Amino acid sequence: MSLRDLYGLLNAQVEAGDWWPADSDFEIIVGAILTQNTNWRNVEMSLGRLKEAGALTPQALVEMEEEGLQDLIRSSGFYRAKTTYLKAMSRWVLDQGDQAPAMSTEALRSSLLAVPGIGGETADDLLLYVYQRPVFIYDLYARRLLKAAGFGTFKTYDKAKKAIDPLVEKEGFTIMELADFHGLIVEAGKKARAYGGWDRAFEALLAGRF
DNA sequence: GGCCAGGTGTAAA
DNA sequence: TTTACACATGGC
Repeated sequence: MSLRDLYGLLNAQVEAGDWWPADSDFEIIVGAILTQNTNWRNVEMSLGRLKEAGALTPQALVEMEEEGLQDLIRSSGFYRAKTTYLKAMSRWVLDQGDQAPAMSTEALRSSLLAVPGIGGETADDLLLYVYQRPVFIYDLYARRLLKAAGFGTFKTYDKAKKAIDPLVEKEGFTIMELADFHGLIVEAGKKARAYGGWDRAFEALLAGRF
């Protein structure tokens, strides 16, 4: 089983739809932070309130009172921590965002990781969906799927990345495929619960009856 | 009513 | 370097 086999199975049996819909890059950035360990439904409510308030720009977020921002994103949970993260990331966008397109993927990833609240997965979300870099996203769903498919057991994001990135490169995935792949995995992950876990879900996937 | 969602940071072992 | 824990809301 190759990663491309896995991609083919998902592509044939999962409806990804319009993955990560957003009106702007900054909306993707805000959504990526708000969705950390949080249901997307809760994030949509926050994004809606931010839009209503005209606050979906880095300038607005750095200038806003902490309490005001906390209130707008309350539905996404961890709202005090995420307020700090959003302000830090907004500051980064204002200070360094212009340089991002010219940076190497490695340098850009390091720069993002230095922002409080941006860990491996969020950095890769942004690399892929905002900065158009070819990266595979090893979120919890992806790691469970990779385990069920026999690629190995990875406790952390970085261990999965270190082990699987060489395969991603070797199999030559395009940016669009990787963006699609992540969406398919997350959609499949939501559905996997109905199967009682990824092992059973993967069986169905293999059998073509997912 | 318990579980968990499109993780990250910090501090102890 | 690994593990444990805090962070918090809302839907099923």
